[in-house]
Amino acid sequence: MGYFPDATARALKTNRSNNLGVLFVDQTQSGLTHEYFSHVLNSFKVEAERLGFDITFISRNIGEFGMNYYEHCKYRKCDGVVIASVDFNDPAVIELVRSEIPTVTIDHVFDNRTAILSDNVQSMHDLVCYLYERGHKKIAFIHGEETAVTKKRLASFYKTCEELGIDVPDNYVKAALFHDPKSSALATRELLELSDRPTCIMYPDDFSFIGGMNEIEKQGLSIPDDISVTGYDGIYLSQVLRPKLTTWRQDTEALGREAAAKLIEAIVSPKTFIPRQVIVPGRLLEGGSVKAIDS
Amino acid sequence: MGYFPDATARALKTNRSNNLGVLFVDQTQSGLTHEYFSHVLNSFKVEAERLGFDITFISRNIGEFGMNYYEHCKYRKCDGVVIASVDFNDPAVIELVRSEIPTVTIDHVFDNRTAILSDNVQSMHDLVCYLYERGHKKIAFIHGEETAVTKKRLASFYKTCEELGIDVPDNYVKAALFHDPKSSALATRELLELSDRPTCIMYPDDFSFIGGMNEIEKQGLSIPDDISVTGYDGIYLSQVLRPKLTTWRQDTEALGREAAAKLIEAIVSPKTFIPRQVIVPGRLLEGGSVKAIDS
DNA sequence: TTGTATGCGTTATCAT
DNA sequence: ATGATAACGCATACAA
Repeated sequence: MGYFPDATARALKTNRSNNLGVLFVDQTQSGLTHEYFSHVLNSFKVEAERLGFDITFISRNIGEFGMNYYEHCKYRKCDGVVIASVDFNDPAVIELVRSEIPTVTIDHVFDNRTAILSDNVQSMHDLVCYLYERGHKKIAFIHGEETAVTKKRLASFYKTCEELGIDVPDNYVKAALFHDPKSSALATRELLELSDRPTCIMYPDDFSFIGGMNEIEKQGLSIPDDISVTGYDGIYLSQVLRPKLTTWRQDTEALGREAAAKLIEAIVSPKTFIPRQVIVPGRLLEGGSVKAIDS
Repeated sequence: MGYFPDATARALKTNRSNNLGVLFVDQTQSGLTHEYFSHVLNSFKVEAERLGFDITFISRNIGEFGMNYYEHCKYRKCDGVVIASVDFNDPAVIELVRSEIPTVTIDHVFDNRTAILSDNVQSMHDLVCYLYERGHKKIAFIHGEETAVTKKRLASFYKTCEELGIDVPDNYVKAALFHDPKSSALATRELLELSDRPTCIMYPDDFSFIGGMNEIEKQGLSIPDDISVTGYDGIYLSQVLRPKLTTWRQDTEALGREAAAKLIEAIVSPKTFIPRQVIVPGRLLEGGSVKAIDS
């Protein structure tokens, strides 16, 4: 054809924009600076572009009109949206997921919608078993906010401990926030002040662990001689610390790629597409932050 | 008005999309996972959204048609484009910059176009002076690839050394790559093998320094007792290492915000807008990676 | 097969 | 002022 394509005119005509929305917002407006999510997003972007789709960020209150997420997607005629790192209880998010726009969520399952999930059950099982094999029976767990991810990890933590005959006192389980070193520092202090101190602390993620690390150092303790620790995510940072952090590597590349592939499949084959949940395996990354102890 | 706005129809009619293009590509397809740039981009995104603009990623080869950057922008009717972390010698980039589409570049200046620049001259001056004050006179510099940024840093490095009466042997200056621990590791090894070894090594960025750190450890040397080091960027990682890395903090928040503000100003006020270069100051972040030595 | 007219949703223009 | 209408660029449906 002898003309230069114009996406707006084409979208107007066909009702297809070849544009995917990306809803990546966390509380602190730092979605993109979150290493785990920026890796997932990068992978999503690469795969989407390979399949001929552009990417637009979705947010609320764009310009003159105050729009919610769903309206913003309609405004931009997004063919589909990937949702991650948001408050999944937000009514605006739920409205979007329940709408006619295809969505894929990451790390959260909505009824009968497609979700890409990191294996939060297997991960906690493997980590706890790893600790148990090294003689740890007093294991504390600092978890993130009450999300679906946290619920799965907590359940898997308790279940695995039970299977191994490990007793978990209530005060060994502390609530903190994901990606927030401060709250993990606080929880760490409380754990260290216990009369019957744990021999190992599991953190909600590698980034949060930094808060715990600082607290542990401040108390004059050393890792792993005085206390063992594990992280979660396997971000670059975790492998650069000394000692290296023993953690769980989430396959961010696969998470993003799968999300893009499934979303686009839902868009181009709406009739044959079956919503499903894809579980992406990860693997334990052994560092030097867990000491083998005599039991 | 009684209808729901449709961006495609509006853009078709007005030739304004309220959409900004983002061209962020590095060699390794890892634009978003680059901590420095992901922070700049996040800040850009926040400011753009505040001013009512959406963001779309620009890349080549979208879908069926093979488009270059300029064509992709036209295809999406981007009102303007921010360009960073690319090969600024790429003809496709130059074509875009020379086009009628308003652009803002980060860390590179094109003739008579707007650019947002981190202060690469001041930074090297301050870092070298800091080292000099601590007795260092044998300072090696591992620099990134031959970009405008590198040229400025190199010139400032040589100039400051000259002013301070520091002699810089040619083999104290090594070429490596930005954001690439491997090449910095190699350069580090070469420096450590010199008969007249430097007392301090300056790295192209904090991330690359990790490669150097591993090499230094491998040789059984310790930082800062056996050798001092400085980084560049001031990413989170640098402040979590032990010892903390002495580095230069680039104000990513301001860089992104300024880029969005200037780009949007160029779009909404094309008649009164004057292209200019904005220099964003940074600051030295003192860590513990530089030892004071007797001279 | 090749060509031509219609309409997608919006805004701008023009007539009232 | 207010309201009807054409045009933006493309795809599609229909006519030749």
